[in-house]
Amino acid sequence: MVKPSIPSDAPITSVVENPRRAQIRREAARLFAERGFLGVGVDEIGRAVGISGPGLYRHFAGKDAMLADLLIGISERLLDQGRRRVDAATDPRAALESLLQGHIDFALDESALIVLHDRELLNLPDKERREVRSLQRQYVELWVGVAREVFPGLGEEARPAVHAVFGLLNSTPHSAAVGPSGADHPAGRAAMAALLHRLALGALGSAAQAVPEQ
Amino acid sequence: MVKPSIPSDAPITSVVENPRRAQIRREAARLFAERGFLGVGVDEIGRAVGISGPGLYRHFAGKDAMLADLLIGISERLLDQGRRRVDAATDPRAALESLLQGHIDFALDESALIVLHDRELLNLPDKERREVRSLQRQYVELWVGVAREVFPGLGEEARPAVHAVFGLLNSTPHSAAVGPSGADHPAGRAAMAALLHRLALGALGSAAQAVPEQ
DNA sequence: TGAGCCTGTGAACGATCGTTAACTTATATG
DNA sequence: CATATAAGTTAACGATCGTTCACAGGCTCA
Repeated sequence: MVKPSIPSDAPITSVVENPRRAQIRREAARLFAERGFLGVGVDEIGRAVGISGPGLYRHFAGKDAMLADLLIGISERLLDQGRRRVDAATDPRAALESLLQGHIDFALDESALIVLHDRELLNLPDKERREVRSLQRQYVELWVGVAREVFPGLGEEARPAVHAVFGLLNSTPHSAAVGPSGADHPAGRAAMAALLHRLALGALGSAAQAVPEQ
Repeated sequence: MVKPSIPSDAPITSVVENPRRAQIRREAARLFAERGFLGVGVDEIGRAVGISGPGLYRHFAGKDAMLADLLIGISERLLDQGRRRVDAATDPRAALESLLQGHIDFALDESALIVLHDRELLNLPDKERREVRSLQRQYVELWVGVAREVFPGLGEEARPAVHAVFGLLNSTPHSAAVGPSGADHPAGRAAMAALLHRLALGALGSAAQAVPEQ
């Protein structure tokens, strides 16, 4: 007996990942990022992976399930790697640097997912949206804790400052690249990563400056 | 004879603005920001302004025309006020401060339009999308010129840095507010504006620092 | 008063979309 | 070899959506 493949369950639970599922994920992410979740039909996603529209239902429970899979996946990956990086760091400053590098790598290498991550949340069913929001909140709190250690001057402003830094880092997809051949080119990518690193650190440092009484 | 009101033309050309059009614009912006352009039906927009769905076609040529009106309007307002501020400034530093204040006011007071501004561009017809892109590019170049004057250390990185600062400033809608009662409260608003101001200046200043040879 | 818009209505249209159903083929298992 | 399942296909469904149409009341102006 072969193991069943009811698409309703087993989103990421299977130990060895179905290559077709991965392919659908990749193409769906690209299409959703290009034209929006509601702007892409299932027939088009199917065509992108070489099958018909209804054929997708052998791998996902529905179109919503594809989006949920993408958004939950990226939120989990961000939080997991963030926690691992903070745990591995020897001091708060190193933790912040590592968080920055991890997030920048994400923004540069998986720009489609970064776009979806804060643009398509409203197209999720309630249950999945709550789950993604919870993961995002934990990720923000991870950053806020580290930022407060590195910049003791940060008070109530830590959380909105971290949000703003996310906006800065996630702006990469909309941004023109720096360097010789764009963000895809190795040199351009490295220059963009270094620039984002400096921008974010500079912003957080300035946020920590004391502000006169109002 | 009363002046004709064919909705196909005369989007903003009339000297005195039709109050119904303004009402539709306001509610459509709110709904589009909440659930996305494709996630809102014309019947719902009509209900929000107290008329029926097809009744909207007496004021706009179609749903696309509503979005185009909103996006072109905000792009023009940003560019116009930016140019006026730069012209009125006595030195580059004052110009940058004024640009910052203007953009921050926009982000805080018209968060719905800011959201649409970089989320719904892909839902515009080609002609209008090109127009908005052109206005956005001119606005970016205005900032890039001022930023380069204030921070002579900025080279090629000026443009992506400005893009990143826009991402930072425009993140306000997704962000938790700072201060006693949220971004709507006067004190919370002022604190948020001051924080965004410091964050943006800090980021640009750090971008201008020389980076070691790679 | 009467003619002509302006602004609204409800009904109906064609198109598109997500999803389901019925069926086919290939593969791996007992 | 027989059989169950995985993974496709096409056709068809119900719903929704943007838009158009025919019509009606109210306001302005000659």
